[in-house]
Amino acid sequence: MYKNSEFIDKLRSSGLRPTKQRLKICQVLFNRDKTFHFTINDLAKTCSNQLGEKISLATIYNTVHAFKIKGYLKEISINSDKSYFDTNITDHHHFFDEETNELIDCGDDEIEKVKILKNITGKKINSIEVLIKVASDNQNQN
Amino acid sequence: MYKNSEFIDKLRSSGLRPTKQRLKICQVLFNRDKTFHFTINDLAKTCSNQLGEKISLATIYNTVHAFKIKGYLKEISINSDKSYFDTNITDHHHFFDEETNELIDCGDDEIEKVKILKNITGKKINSIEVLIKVASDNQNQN
DNA sequence: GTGTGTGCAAAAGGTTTGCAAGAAA
DNA sequence: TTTCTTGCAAACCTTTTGCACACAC
Repeated sequence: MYKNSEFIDKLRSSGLRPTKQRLKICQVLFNRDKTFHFTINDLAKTCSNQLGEKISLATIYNTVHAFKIKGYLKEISINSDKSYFDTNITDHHHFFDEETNELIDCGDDEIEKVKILKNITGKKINSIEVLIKVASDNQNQN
Repeated sequence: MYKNSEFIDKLRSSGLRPTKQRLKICQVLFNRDKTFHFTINDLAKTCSNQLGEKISLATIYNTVHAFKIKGYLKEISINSDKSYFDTNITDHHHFFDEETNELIDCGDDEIEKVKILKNITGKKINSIEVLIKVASDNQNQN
């Protein structure tokens, strides 16, 4: 359970003014036990419901983008439908349920560390992401 | 070097009528030595250039979607900007150059097989995709 | 001739942007 | 008072859809 003052500090230290909207977004994102996987729409709805008034989509996009740059959020590559974000910023991978569109964090117990044998690009590796897509046995894939 | 008659057979055997547009798309996609990574726009431009006349975007989307279902193409999850496709339909992974937006196939020599230790979802694993994002050392990330 | 495919234009998502009004410093 | 932030609406881009016409069989 975080206090608002902690979020105010967090925002200030990132050079972001602690506005009512940003504080609400902080609470929704970070004031929880488990990792939160969300789309922009999920976040907008949750914020607006809890706040009792709408936070503009522009503000949500703006804030999420800022949080991503500051390293408070990770963006996850799943498909081109929409962007998914994750409040778990540690190195980890994901299961993606193609039937429910649900995203599940994958811990060290579930997947062996990925070993790159040769980096043919000659450039620095910024990230290694593994996405494991799952569905029921008898799903009609397309 | 494929002949048009081979593409005609390929299309027919998939229940797709061999139209002028689809044959051109086949040539652009499959009449090459190396794997082709592309977006819908890339494909539309290349086809139109080679054909000397425009193929409608609707037709390109339509055909790419059909080819994906038939298993002639794979879709790759990179980000939500746009969809990327791959003519290499074997199991393999990718390097993605964040500076040039270039996608590079990753062979068995470059990455060790990914081991799933525990499938906590209880569902069937449809695919395991690894995406290795790279950029120059001194790149300004955001 | 029948059924499928094409292409246009319109519509539909998700995301970004410009700008005026409002809030924080 | 200066600067940053918000929110609306419009713009943008990718993708999908409806429908009339054209083509494959």
